[in-house]
Amino acid sequence: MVGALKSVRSAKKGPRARGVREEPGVRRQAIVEATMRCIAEYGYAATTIDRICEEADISRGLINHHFSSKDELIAQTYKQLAEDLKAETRRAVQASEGGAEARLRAIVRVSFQAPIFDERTLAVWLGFWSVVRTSEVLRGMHRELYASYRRALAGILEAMARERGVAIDAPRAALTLTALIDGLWLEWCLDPQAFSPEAAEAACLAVLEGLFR
Amino acid sequence: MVGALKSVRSAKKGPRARGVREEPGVRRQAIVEATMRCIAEYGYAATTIDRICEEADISRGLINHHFSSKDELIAQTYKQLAEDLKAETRRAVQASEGGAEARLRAIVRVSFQAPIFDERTLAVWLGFWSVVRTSEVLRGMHRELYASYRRALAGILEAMARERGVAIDAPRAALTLTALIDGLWLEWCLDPQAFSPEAAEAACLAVLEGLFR
DNA sequence: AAAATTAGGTTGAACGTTCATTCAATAGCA
DNA sequence: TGCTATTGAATGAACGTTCAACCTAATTTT
Repeated sequence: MVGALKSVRSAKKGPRARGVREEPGVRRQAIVEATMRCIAEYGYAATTIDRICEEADISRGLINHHFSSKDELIAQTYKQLAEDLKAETRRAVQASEGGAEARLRAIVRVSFQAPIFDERTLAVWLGFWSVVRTSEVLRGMHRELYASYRRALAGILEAMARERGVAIDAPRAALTLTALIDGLWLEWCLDPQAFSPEAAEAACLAVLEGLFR
Repeated sequence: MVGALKSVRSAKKGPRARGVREEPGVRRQAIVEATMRCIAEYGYAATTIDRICEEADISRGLINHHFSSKDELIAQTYKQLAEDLKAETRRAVQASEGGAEARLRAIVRVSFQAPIFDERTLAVWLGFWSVVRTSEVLRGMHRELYASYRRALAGILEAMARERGVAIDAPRAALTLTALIDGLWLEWCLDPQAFSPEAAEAACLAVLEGLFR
């Protein structure tokens, strides 16, 4: 869950439990979430194994017990965040009532509201962008994610055009919307005082409206 | 110059000249450009002092003679690239003939043409984004750059609105355009096969047109 | 004009630190 | 008695930085 990013630094220190059986995968999940918090807090470059261990309150050796390497942990973390964002968006779409236009408006709304439109969440997402270019694995996941996102968006845009009885270039419109959202995420993350979430959403909705005229 | 990024790996190896007097600052410039090439080629994380030295064909110690630290070198490199992008855009605007609309179209055009819209150039720019969040110095430069860019854009948008005799929300329109351009840079850089430069420019021009209706 | 001196660019080995990874040892659960 | 989770010290590689020594051009002295 993206919400788990909300800085829940564990307070209790001291000796840790050894050999305690937990639900399978919960430790993995905890490590992944600690990794996200580290990237959000210190940036990607300063996200070391030591820091992740401290954040997750585990010993150094445990990470390589649950993950074959740091690269794999990073890849899993990216995958998790991508799935979180996708799930959050899907949830918003399914909760919307009305036609294609309502679904599109729901997508725009969820993109500029917590937990997605949150400085820490976007910082992690942004931190991964520069790594996507150099990591084979991450690049593959990224392309698949964005391709499917644009495809889904184009489908809804096409449906909205039918609703309104106008013709649009759906692929181009989908490209426009994804780029605009990414750009607003980026710029707000790098300077949250430059504009408000409301302004970002309004700008996005204005462009959406402009696409159908 | 941004164009210097075009991978001009020096071929000649062997012993290097010692103590040769050169124009002041040319070595600094060469190191900065080598840094850009490294970020473009290997990514920000893999841009080490050793690699920069190899790329610039100098010894390891020389960097700390021209720059007080790696951080300063990185900051200088960011500054250089930011100035290059700004200068390239300004050039395009000044070369344009006509009114505010022509100037805006020139800005859009130059944003999606070489040397700016180039995989290596954008990779460096993208590589810096995640660092901007964690470096005090870079963050300051970034905010100043984007604030002035949006301000200038809003001015031209206002002028174009006057030309057409319509009223627009110029600050919001400027925010929209910068975010859209950044988003298209980002997405094309991470997946150049997702869409063509022409499609990106067309999408941007369509949004520009939509802002005035 | 020749020689000596100064100044600053350049080198590469050395240093201390930090990093990811490995592994023998340990603890609890089945 | 296994089996798996967990620890923490050890390892070696890679990192940024420092520094004494070197080299050449420019400047000053003789």
